[in-house]
Amino acid sequence: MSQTNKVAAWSSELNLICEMRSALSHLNKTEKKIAQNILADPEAATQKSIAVLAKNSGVSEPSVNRFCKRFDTTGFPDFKLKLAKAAVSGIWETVHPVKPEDDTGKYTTKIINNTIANLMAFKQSVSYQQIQLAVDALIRAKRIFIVGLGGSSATARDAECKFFQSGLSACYPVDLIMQRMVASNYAVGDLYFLISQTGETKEIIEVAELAKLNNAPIICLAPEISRLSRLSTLKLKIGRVNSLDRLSFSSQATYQVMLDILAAGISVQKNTTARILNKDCLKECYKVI
Amino acid sequence: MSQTNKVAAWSSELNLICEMRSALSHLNKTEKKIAQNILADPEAATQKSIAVLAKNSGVSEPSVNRFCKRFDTTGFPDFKLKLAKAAVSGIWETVHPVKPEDDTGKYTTKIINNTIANLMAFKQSVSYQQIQLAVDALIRAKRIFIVGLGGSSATARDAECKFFQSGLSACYPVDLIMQRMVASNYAVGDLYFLISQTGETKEIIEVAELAKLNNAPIICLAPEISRLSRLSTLKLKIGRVNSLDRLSFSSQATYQVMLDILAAGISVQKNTTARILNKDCLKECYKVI
DNA sequence: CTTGCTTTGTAGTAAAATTACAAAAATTAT
DNA sequence: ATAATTTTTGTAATTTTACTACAAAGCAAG
Repeated sequence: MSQTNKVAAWSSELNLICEMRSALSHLNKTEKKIAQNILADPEAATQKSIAVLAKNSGVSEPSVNRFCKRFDTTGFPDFKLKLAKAAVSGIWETVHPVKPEDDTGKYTTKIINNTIANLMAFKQSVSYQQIQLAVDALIRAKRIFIVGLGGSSATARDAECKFFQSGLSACYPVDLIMQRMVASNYAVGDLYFLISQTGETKEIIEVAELAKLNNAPIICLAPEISRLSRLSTLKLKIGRVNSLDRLSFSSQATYQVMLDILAAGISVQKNTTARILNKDCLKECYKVI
Repeated sequence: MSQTNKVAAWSSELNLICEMRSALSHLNKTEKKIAQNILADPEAATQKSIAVLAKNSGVSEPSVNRFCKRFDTTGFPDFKLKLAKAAVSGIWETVHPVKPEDDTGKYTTKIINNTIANLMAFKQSVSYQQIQLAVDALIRAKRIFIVGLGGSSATARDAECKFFQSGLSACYPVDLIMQRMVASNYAVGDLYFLISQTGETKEIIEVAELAKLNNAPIICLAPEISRLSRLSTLKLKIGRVNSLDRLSFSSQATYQVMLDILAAGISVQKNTTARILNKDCLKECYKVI
């Protein structure tokens, strides 16, 4: 019983096939037999009865039934239903990285699927509270300075456009000297929005440190565990499905979606009743977590 | 019996929900009751037993069973399975506009879902051949000039980074005068890569026209039906689910994924046997379609 | 109005899934 | 090492669910 509850904790809103795969290592002998049998051909499994599936897996029917219930389903039919849903999207294939021998169709679908999978993981891991706080802070800021280097420079530019379109005063200084200037000349009401895929690039850390000297509020779009993240006031973390090589997919699309969300939040909030922020909210917003 | 066969002809590999909807007018009284009951909430229908569904629809159980079989299914459970699949893809078809009264959680999930929907549509509509041709052209080009304005400037910058990382000579001239200069000083081996969300912006059309004067190859990333598209040698069209307001989602993420795909294609192709392009392929690549 | 055809429902049947319980395996304590 | 306890797995019975055969009702044509 205790085990059952513990196992149930794996389940979530994520794709059932992904769940099964990630749970695979935690499963015992009987459960593993069932899981492998299903994963070998999920589509086919949806057509089988519990008796057939049990026989194929070399276990008893109730074992299959118990297996299903551990994955947050009411029973075998419900499990099959969720399995069918998961199988239809074809997203579980994402684990396969792009290989040199892939043809155009292969790598194209792989990259799209990887990106979708990443977005789904993002949907799961995203913190509404953080977004809310970021939106509040962005709206409240008199000036927003955005910095992103290398691959993130495009994202930074994108942020500038989107924030600007939402009616905010956003600026993305292009060169490094300007970035440093901006960071060291903090004035009350300024907000720094720093973007990095690694969160470890020397130059952006420098910018963050300069801003920090003035106790300036910093929002970062970076991996949760990184130096940049540690230096920031508010962290917009982005979960990743799997660490794949750069070829197989880029996390930038997810970053961009985060910017879309912030832009939407800003517009929504500005158009509705002008939210009056109380001190506690602001303190929460600007405090180093 | 004859009726049964005739009705069976409606069925196809298409979405079951679409089938039901289009069949609605051809259905008789009892069938219509069932169909309407299911269509009212397909997702919910997948959770019901045949008894519940029959009762809710005000018909008998065998009627429901017969109804299912008319839609090319082996019976009720199979029908539910296919319905569940259809309902999943249904999520992708229906885009959810962001509304002013949405709270953080609502607009966040909506935007992510919309973006996923767009990517799914993209996956279906994407032409591998076009990608192949684009990759070939990009690899072959001596210099690649990328132009994007406004919201697409970030995408242009992204393209510059990605192509460069793949070992190509890519350049994104930032200001308009530079862009015009670049476009009018075409040399053999140059390639123009133009990005626009609308495909109608005056300034980018101008760039395209300047390039066209020199018979320069132009790849565009723009809506299929647009002036820019018409001026281009090779069109990388991106399908959209639905035209939504700017707030609800941006198509930029999809554009970025397209760039990821091209970058992957370039890397894959360069690392494997150096593909020797024959004249026909090039002609195909550069000819105005 | 009646004959033949189609459609719908009732009742019984078959199949599938679930539960209760007992046997087996594994773990812990003595 | 072995007995006791816990956990896991399977057997058998029960319940639920779906399906089939057949009969009744509705409808159209003669």
